[in-house]
Parts: sequence; C-alpha cells; structure tokens
Amino acid sequence: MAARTHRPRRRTEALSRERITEAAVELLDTAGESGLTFRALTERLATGAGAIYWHVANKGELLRAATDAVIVTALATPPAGAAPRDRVRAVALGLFDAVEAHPWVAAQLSALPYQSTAPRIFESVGQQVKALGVPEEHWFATASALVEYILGAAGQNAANTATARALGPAPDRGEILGSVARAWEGLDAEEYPFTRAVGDQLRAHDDREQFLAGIDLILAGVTALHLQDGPRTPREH
Amino acid sequence: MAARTHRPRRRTEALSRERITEAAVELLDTAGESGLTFRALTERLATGAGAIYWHVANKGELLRAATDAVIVTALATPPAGAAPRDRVRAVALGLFDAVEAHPWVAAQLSALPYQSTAPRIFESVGQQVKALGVPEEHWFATASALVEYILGAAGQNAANTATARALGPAPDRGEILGSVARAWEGLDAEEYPFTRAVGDQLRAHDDREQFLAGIDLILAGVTALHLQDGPRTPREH
DNA sequence: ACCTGAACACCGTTCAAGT
DNA sequence: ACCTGAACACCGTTCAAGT
Repeated sequence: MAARTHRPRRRTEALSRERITEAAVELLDTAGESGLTFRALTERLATGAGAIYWHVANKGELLRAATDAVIVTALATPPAGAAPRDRVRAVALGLFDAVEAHPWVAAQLSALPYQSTAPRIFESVGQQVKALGVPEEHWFATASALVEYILGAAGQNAANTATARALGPAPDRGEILGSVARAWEGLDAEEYPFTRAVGDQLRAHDDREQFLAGIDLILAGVTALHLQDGPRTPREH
Repeated sequence: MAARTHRPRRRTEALSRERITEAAVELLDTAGESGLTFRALTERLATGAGAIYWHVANKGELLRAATDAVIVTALATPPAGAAPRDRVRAVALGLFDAVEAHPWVAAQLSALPYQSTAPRIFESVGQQVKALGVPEEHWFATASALVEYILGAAGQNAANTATARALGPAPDRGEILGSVARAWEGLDAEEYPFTRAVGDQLRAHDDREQFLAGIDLILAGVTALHLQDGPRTPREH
C-alpha cells in the first residue's frame, strides 16, 4: 500500500513455517485431505520442494501444524461471564463448528493422542469441569469423557459433511441428512429394526442442537453422580 | 489333514474377496495403516495386482471391508440375559476392545459416516437404548450420543496405543500412560494448569474402567432426563 | 542460512495378454 | 471368468548445487 514501507513485497515474501501452514490449511479446506501434496504446495508458494522441507520436517508435521492452527483459533476466545455449564457448551460448540468447517481435522485429532493439540482441548474443557464444581478426584475422568464425546461427535458430523460434499458441491443440511436417510431406508428391516424406526428422527434433527443435547446428557450425569450434595457452582465473587 | 479331501490344496486356494480382506486385516494389524499396500498384498497372496482388483474395486473399498469384518466380529455375540444397562456396557466394551486390538479401525470408523459399518454399531447400541425404556422420541439422540462417545473414546485410546507402539515394541499399559504423563509434565504450567493438575490421575487410571465410567455418566444423564418418572426397565416377562 | 529443481524410491491403478 | 505382471501417473523425500 504505502510506497515507503520497508517490508518485502508480496511476491517475494519470505517463506516461513506460518505461511506454509496457512497454505496447507487452505489446500486442505478446498481440496480435502488428498489435495494436500507437496507439488500443490510448491506451486501455490512458488517455490521448490526443498524449500518447504527446510521449514517443516515432513508431511506429518505439516498436518499437525495445520490441525493445531485450526484448534488454537477455535479455542482463542475463552467463554467468559456465563455460567460454567454454558461455558462448557460454548467450548464444545466452538470445537464442533471448527471441525465442521475443516472436516479434515477430525481424522488428525483422532490420529494424534494426548499430545500436541489434544492437551489444548483437554485443558479448555477441563477448566470448565473444575468451574462446574466437580470434586477433584473426578476431574480427569469427567474431562476425558467430555473430550471424547466432543471429538467423536464432531468426527461423525465431519464425515457426514465430507461424504455429502463428495456427492455434489455445496449441499445444504437437508440434502446431507436426506442422503443418509435414503441409505438407511435401504437397510434390511429384519436386521436393522431400530435404525429403520428412527429414520424420521434422523431427517428432522438439527446437528448442533443434538450435539448440545449429548453434552447436556453428560452434564446431567455429572450432576447426578458427582454434584449430588455439593454446590452446583463455585461462588462467583 | 485327511488325504481324501476334495478341497483344493492350500497353495492354490482360489482368491476371493474374503481371503483378500482377511489378508488385509492381518497386514493392518501387524504393519499398521501404512503397511497395507497392494505390493505387500500381492506378495502375501502370491498373485498379481490385477487379480486383487478383480475382486475389490480399490483400496478404499478394501479398507471398508476390513473395518466391517472387525466390527461384525465385535458385535457377533449379542449380550443376552443381563439387565439393559449392563448390555449397553457390554456392547460398548466389545467395541472398545476391538478398536484397541485393531487400532487402524478408529480412523476408518470416523472416515465413514452413517453408512456401511456405522449402522451396525448404531443398531446394536440402539436396541439397548430401546430396552432401557427410553421414550421413543429420544431414541435417536440417545443412541447417537452413546455411539459418538464410544467411537471418540475408542479412537483416543487407539491413538495412544498406536503412538506407544511406535516408540517401542509391545509396551504395556503402564509404559503407554507413563509416556503420555511425561509429555504432560513438559507442558507450560501457566498455560496448562488443569492438565498438569490431573497428571497423577492420568497415570493411575484404567482405560477400560474409565471408558465404562463415561458410559455410566451418559446413562445417568439418560436416567435423570428421560427416565425420571417412567419405568426404569421394561417388564421382563 | 535459505532456496532450487532434478532425481529416487514407492505407491495405487490400469490394461493388454494369457489361461 | 479369472489371473499375470509390466507400465503409467503420481507422490513424499533427498540432495547436490546454487545464492
């Protein structure tokens, strides 16, 4: 913009881990997991393969960095002020939406274990568990259960979205659920009585709402099992 | 064994989808996800690549078939007799153990959506939800929450196991948890107070027990929210 | 210190040719 | 109908050579 800047021009901007990660996220978002190749990256960054390897050890590290970037953004604004219960919902929903927007992170998150990115999620959820007033001896188990549910639900949702996208461009929620519902209708009625019976509920449900209903189920369990006679929330002041 | 059998000899046994899937599962179990290649398969089956493609469309279909085989086995013996609540636990634990034994299925299960293998899991869990006496309008949401938790928890556990295996051969549970706990101790105390605080609980916990504790949390929530004034279980006779 | 780009090993998939 | 195996296109990674 200003002519006097000392910054390097756009076209020759130095390569960096950040720029590479940013380009990787964009490629993953637009072309899916198979779209992230070093050739596509070198083209987009107008450089050679060796230049990328100077900044990043290998493809696995690049995928981890991309996943971490998405999750850090999703957890960036900690939910403040609201009741602990609503803060749990807010953190969970933030993660759910991030995975929905970047379906490829689901596979990454369940590939990595309690390392790199996972502790960020665990910490965010855990702090809300503590705020709920859960007794300390149940902190780990409660936070784990919530994180596992969140990752599982977000992953299933991402898979559905990704599959629907593969069928056609930019499908809306109705189309996605419709295609799954049609698949269910093709199931054998003898073998799948329950699944067939809830086909209408599948069609009618709202993903985000139902995700939160699952969170509420766990929170109700926490209340019943761990908050019975303790205070519901710690004193606020 | 018997000399009179009319069956073809081992070495020339005809290729089939079943034999190919079986070999794929073995390769995945012993060499991990990257160990399943068409070259390794052709060698193991003493055939050419084209022969495999005659029976299987592509690698994706092969992975789906392998996943389906594992899950079908895991769900083969339906838990009978016990109380609905214990049957939920039994189905869940069967899946948990299957994913632990075949860590590569975790990634597959979250890649596929409500198709092929997933409905089997949904149906098995759903039938127990129905048996619990959950009102019909909550069947879909309740079964979904349970399945999502099961897949999420099994996936996280599989990732931990796989990572530990990568570090050394045949690590026991203590080693696995120890390596994760050490990673947690390296985290910044300011940024990860909760995670650091529960490091000892991580070390001490039992995976399967805690997995079931998560199931119990959800079941307690189901009781609190959906079984309040209804019967706990349907009449048995 | 950082980047270039050709080269290498390996992989999924195809296909003309066999039986 | 089923199998063989060479060939093709593509990918992650390396590395000698440049600046």
